[in-house]
Amino acid sequence: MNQTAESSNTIDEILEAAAVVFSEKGFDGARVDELARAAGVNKATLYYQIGDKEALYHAVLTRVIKRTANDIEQALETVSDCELRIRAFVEIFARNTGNVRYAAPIMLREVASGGRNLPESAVQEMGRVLGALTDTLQQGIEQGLFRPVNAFMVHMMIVGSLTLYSANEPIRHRNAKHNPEIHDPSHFITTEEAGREVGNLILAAIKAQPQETQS
Amino acid sequence: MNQTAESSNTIDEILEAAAVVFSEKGFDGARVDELARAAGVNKATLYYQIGDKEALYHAVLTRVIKRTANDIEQALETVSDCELRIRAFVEIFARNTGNVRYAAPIMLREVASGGRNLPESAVQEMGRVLGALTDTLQQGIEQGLFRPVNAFMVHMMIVGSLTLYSANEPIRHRNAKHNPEIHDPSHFITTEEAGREVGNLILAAIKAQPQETQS
Amino acid sequence: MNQTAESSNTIDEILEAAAVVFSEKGFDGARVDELARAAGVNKATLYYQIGDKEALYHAVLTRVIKRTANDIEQALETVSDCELRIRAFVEIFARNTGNVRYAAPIMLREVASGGRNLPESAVQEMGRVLGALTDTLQQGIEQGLFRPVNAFMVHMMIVGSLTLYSANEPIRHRNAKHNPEIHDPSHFITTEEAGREVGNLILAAIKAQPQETQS
Amino acid sequence: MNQTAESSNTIDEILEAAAVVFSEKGFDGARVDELARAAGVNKATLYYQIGDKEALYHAVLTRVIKRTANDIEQALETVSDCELRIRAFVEIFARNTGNVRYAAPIMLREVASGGRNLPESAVQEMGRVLGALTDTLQQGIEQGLFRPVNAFMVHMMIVGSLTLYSANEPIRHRNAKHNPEIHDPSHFITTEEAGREVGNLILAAIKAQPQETQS
DNA sequence: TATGAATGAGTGTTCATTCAT
DNA sequence: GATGAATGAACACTCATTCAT
Repeated sequence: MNQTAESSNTIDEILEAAAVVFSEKGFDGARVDELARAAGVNKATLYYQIGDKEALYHAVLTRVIKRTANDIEQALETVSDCELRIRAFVEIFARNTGNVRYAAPIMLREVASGGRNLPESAVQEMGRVLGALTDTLQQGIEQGLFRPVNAFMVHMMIVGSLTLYSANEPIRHRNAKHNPEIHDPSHFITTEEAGREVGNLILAAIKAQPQETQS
Repeated sequence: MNQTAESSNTIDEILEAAAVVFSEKGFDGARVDELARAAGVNKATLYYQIGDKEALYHAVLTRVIKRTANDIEQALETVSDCELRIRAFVEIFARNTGNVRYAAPIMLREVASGGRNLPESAVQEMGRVLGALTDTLQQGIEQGLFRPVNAFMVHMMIVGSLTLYSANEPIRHRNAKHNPEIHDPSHFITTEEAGREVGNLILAAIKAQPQETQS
Repeated sequence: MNQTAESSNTIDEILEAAAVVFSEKGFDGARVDELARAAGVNKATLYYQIGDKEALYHAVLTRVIKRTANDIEQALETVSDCELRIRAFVEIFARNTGNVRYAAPIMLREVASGGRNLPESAVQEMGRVLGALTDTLQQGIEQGLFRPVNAFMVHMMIVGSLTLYSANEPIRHRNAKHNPEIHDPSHFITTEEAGREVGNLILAAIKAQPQETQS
Repeated sequence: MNQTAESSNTIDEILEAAAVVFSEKGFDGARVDELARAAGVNKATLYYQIGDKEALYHAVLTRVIKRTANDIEQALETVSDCELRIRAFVEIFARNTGNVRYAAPIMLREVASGGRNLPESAVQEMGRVLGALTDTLQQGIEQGLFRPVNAFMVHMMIVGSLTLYSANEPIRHRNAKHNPEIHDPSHFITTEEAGREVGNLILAAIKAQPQETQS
């Protein structure tokens, strides 16, 4: 009966498993055998259901990006205050990046490769995310709440710091293991906590100084 | 006679060429044939001179990181003012990332892979970079110049934003070509200019508000 | 009700479609998917109805050979004059080869493969065809109408020339397209017309010279 | 020293071995592993020296055709009498087909496939063979030695009969083994002897009747 | 009877590495 | 020291066949 639900579930499981493998090994490092094994299906089934390695990667990539874009857009829908919108943006992005373990590595590799495998649709999706932030910043500037800042650079700071922090995790832990004497707890907050830090820093950076009126 | 100089020169040329290829294709995507061709040497010569693919990659990676660490340490040597030190840090990092085209993609991929190929020596090198920033921030905080901030997160914001911005370039240009109607010049500043923006934003974020007359 | 008629019809359609595919691609070049698609049935249905690829090929091959053998035997039944029998033989063979497009390629490939897939029954069938010609020639020789010739070689000449000519068609047309300046209309007669030419040549070759008695 | 001679020898050995395998199995039936094993080289070496399966097949095909064309042209160079030229043509073709075991199956399969893999150069080569015969026939007709015949059909008869006879061999032997009671020695002459038979038959078919005292 | 889905066993091709010179 | 040639071990992908429904 629920053939559709069932099979889209199968495909979804394949994509979920593939996302993990691709995030760990990258496109070229991932083996199709491994992708199939991780998904618990026969290699030929993978080809039958989705197509070749590239098609699988495209599907994974699009899915990751679309999910983040959707979450952010949805979260911002009900918030109108500019500062809260910024906080919401950073919070959702951080939560997504923290929870969906594979998102950050996949995105970093994709950027590193010059977006070689980035389908146009995915770029559009990313544009939605950027647009949400840019619009909010613009609005805040017009309302005199924010200083005039380069919105794109603010975007880079939020996305770059949180993606890097999240993907960094294995290196940080390895480092802590090798150099336990210099263990710094601030290196081991969750990505969500990191999001709050970043949110605070970004707002401190962009908020107009109220004291300007103090004479 | 100057055999040594000559061959170290050759080795340097090989590493430089290999860095470009690795940055474009990643470790798994790069082909040894291609690496040899790019370096203008026979494949077997490459093995004779440097060793296998992994050894070549390690050499490239260490070289990239060491160069950045050296440049930053050197630049900070003569600066003592905390704010100027922050500016110098960001500026040097941005200049390096902007000029050495292959640095950002290589670092992003390395982080994405969980530092799988990061030799301990390289991690130490990165620690030096982080240490330089952390110390400066700590000092500024103690001097009442900076608010108490999470130094590691500030580091992530600087490094993340600039690395991402630099590596982003091909995607930004592709996007501009496909959607010329929404061309935004702020997406196309140089990495050095981006560094200044980031420097300003970071300082705005961390500087203590002098007028807050804490009584 | 007419289940049998219907399914034998279906099987016949499958065999007809498969013959075309096999003639174009050969046994190893044909894909079961393609054979099923060409027949308009599901792949699993094909297995259910006929069996595996080899069984399908056997069925196709036997059918092709049997048809030719039947046609020739039937045509010769009512002809007793030796010369006319030779003409009938060539004519029927040419007509069959010309009309049943897939016959020639299938036979050529089968011969080329050393008859690897030729079932004994099919060989017997071919023996009937050869026998019909051989008997006629023998009879003609005994009647002083034909010179004593190697019957098998005459058979090769008839079958070889017409099969080759028919299967040749795509090459001839391609050649004509690439070298239109040397277009020779004698390369583009129908296989039936070719049969008449071959019939004339063969008879000229084997007929006893009546003038031997002149002197 | 004789690097060239040596390596062209290696390639030649590969081509010779591949010709045998392709003639037995056809393009699709031949396995690259098998081709390499037959040539006594590693599979990767085969790719290094020649290229992929298709390139190998092209090389084999061109070589086979060129050899026959060369032999025939060379043999006809010194013969001017029309009848002798016809005999020479048939004899050389038969000898080639008989000695070079793989030639006939390869050609039959190629024709069967519609010349799908026949490079233009090979078609030209075949044109030379056909041209040699056609010119001789035309000349003989003009000299009143031959009846006006369809030269292309004569060509088909010669080439078709001998190719078929040669490729037929396994089937004939198998048949003889299964039906020893009807063993006919005329089925087991050499291809060269078959060539003489065909030569006689063809000449008998095309020679003008001298006694027809055309007044 | 019919079929979408699944799969074990290949299949052509590539690759990092080594060797002979 | 340098290089054309060689190769074992993968690798992405396909195919004939079967299975569950």
